[in-house]
Amino acid sequence: MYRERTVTATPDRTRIERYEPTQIEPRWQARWDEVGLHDTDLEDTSRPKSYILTMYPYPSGDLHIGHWYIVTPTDALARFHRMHGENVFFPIGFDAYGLPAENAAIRNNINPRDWTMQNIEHERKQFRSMGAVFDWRYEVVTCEPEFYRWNQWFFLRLLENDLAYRRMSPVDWCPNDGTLAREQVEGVDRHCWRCGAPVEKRDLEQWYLRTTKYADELLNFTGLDWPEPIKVQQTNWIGRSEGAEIVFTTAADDAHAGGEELRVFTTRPDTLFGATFMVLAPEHPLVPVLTHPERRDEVERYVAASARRTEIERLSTDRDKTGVFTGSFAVNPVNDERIPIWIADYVLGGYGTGAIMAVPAHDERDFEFAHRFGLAIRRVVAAPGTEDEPLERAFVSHAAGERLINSGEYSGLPAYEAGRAIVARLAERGLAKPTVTYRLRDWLFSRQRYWGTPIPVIYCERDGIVAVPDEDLPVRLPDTVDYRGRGENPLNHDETFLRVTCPKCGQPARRETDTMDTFVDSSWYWFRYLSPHKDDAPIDRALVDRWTPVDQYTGGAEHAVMHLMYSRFWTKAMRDLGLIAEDEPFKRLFNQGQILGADGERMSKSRGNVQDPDELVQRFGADTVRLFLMFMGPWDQGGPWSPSGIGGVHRFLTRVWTLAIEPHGTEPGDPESGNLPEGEDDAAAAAALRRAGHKTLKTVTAEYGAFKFNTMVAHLIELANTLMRYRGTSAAKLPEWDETVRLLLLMLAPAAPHITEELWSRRLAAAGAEWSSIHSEAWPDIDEAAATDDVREVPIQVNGKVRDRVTVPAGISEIELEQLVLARDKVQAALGGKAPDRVIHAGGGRLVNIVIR
RNA sequence: GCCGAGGUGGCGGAAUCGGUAGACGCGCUAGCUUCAGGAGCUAGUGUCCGCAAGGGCGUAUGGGUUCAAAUCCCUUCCUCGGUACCA
Repeated sequence: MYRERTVTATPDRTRIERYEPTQIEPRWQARWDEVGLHDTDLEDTSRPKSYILTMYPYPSGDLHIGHWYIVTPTDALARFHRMHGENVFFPIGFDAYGLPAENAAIRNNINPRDWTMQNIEHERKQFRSMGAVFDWRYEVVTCEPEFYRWNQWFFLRLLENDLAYRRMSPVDWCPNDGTLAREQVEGVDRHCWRCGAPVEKRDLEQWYLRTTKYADELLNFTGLDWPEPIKVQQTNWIGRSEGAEIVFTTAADDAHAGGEELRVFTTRPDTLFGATFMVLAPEHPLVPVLTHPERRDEVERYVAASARRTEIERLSTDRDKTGVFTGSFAVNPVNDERIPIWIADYVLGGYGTGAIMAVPAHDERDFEFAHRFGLAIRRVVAAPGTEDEPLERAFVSHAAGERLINSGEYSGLPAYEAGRAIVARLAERGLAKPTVTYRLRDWLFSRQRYWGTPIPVIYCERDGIVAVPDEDLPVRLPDTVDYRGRGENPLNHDETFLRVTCPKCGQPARRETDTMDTFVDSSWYWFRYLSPHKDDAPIDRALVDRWTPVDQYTGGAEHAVMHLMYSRFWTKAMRDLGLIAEDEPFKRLFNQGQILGADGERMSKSRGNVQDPDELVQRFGADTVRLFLMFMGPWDQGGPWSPSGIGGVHRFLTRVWTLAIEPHGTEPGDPESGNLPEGEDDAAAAAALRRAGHKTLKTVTAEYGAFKFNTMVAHLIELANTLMRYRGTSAAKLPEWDETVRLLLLMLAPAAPHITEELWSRRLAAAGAEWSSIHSEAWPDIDEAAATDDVREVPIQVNGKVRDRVTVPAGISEIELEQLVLARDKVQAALGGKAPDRVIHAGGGRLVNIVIR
């Protein structure tokens, strides 16, 4: 069908058909759709499966170049796997719930759903222009009832299994965005991750998911090929620490009877004799009880102030510790000593027991506090001989060789051993137990927002919290909403939504108006891709068993502790619900870098630093844009956007075009064009072409596998340049030329799918063969023999400096090489008449270094 | 402060199981070519001295190990990301 367009061999460049990507690309995209080239048959078990996943986008309106940067190399990878005979599934969808839709809706008085769906439609078109192998039949859109009903279904299962619960708790509250997860509060000044407003505290009844139940399991990354920094971040986030809980008792005084238990968590039970005071978090429940009447005013003032401690000045209070004495005392269980009880905001209510024993001699924070308020400091751990040295700061070490002092019967014991002994002894009296504590908190799951999945519960005056029965799912989010001004959840005013009858007693009841955190959607969406329209279950067990876990996941590192941890939690919970067999969602993870605006800031419409890919596609074609994004630099690095250099990549594709279309043309601008290189005949040229082709194939194959797309493109450019050198010469008529061009097209196909398909179709047509897609071709086999050089250049160093180079046959022996090297004039000159002291043959003959004194 | 990543030409970057520093591309310079296009081709391009041949110096900084260091070890400085008193 293209034969008549093929221009016959002629040295006249003017007749060469130009490379016109804007004509070629849409035509092939339509053709691929027509023949179903990108359809994945999930039931096909004749080939090994490969599930390749990239983080689905939030439909904010426009895909910017950053989206292309994420998707393009992943698409190339999917195609690379496909060419290796794997049954590749590479789906896409939209993370459609979220605040920007709601904010846009409030501002422009339109429905969040309309806003979202319009954006999705636009972004679908943009994705299609990229030529990615997405199978759109498996698209998932999370704001559709067919998806979110299963969020509700999962929630009910979690509720039944005590993995979801409701609790009154102080939550981080943003005046614009409502409740925030702990992870959504950023920075020292505690601002909202989305709008940047200062975050306050509020007490609300909230839904939680019990992520902490899986804390230990989440620390285990066995079998996961994930970047080390992500594993480190998750490990730190979970923050497991081993220690002991120790029970102190409050002492009686003139104002109260005492005898309350005061539990503390410590990782240093060996320092128990050094506890000279206690500190409670301001929100600790015993604070009102323990506050002595004479100190009530001061304590209440402090508690109130720390509840407000979200203001900017907290930055400065970070430096200087604050606190107040309650007037009460506690008794140290190990020595019955009476020590004062203070409250201070450096002790956190939400961690451990919300109370600590303060050991200023061996804890920096306690030391600082004791110093500030003139409290006692007693050293109880020291290396032998240093017992009497004054402490200028806390001595936190407890290395081997250091022993307890001032610790009664335990004095003299090694610190670690003593700690265990103390806990064991107290445990006999029920006053201590070994304990593990985590920084990880349960997942605050509810949001006081409209645009999310409704939480499927009902509040009944008689029956309390009642789950919506499965058969009543989905609880639909009403389409028409009335915002009445600003951010407050409009569901609170929607009578038709609110009013229900209790499923248990049939009496009037009220619906939950909180919706789910939108991270719920991304916690299991890759399961749903396999059966997006299944209406009797969230997943298709057989397909899930066959296709998951995901073989390769790609996405940004900013999701290290949110999405990537919730997904692991969800997978484990699903396993425990008996829904799936596996433990982990993503076998292999790669974090690509982030493309910033030219100003080095995050790309955003409001900053006006967004690069629109459509514009570039219009000018250079999708293939050029794809290739340029891969060529820019290492994929995990990202960086500020700059289009300078895109012309070079476009030039490369134009050369590929010229090579394939017009192999016998010559360059009028180059007097050497059309002649073989000096001293080469056809046989030598043929060998050189094969060598270049197969060497490149070997390198490029490895580079695809290692995500080194930038050097992969560089090597393809190099090969094209080599071919260019032989264009118009007698070598271009040889079968080796043809084979090398073929290799170039096949290697380039995953990265630049349109131009390669076009040129491939012309080759087939020229050969009188029927069309079949280049993307259905097998990845070529490497001819190792052809890829090997028969000569090599050896640099010769004298005392580590390169003084000469010599070209030798590949199989030369060290003795021969050494003789040859020493006979060189330049080498003799560099030796200056001295005899070599040593001659080093390095790297299997890659280099010779002659050492003289 | 702590955790993580990183510092290489005018620019993006290559080379890191120690072994030719600067692949490939951009930009720049010169030449060629011309259905003057946002074209194409060839050559040059780390830096200093030199007409050249050739040589000196060079991978943030200072030291060390080695025949040999961008690469390994130690010091200091800087940039980016994460985190914020977690007992």
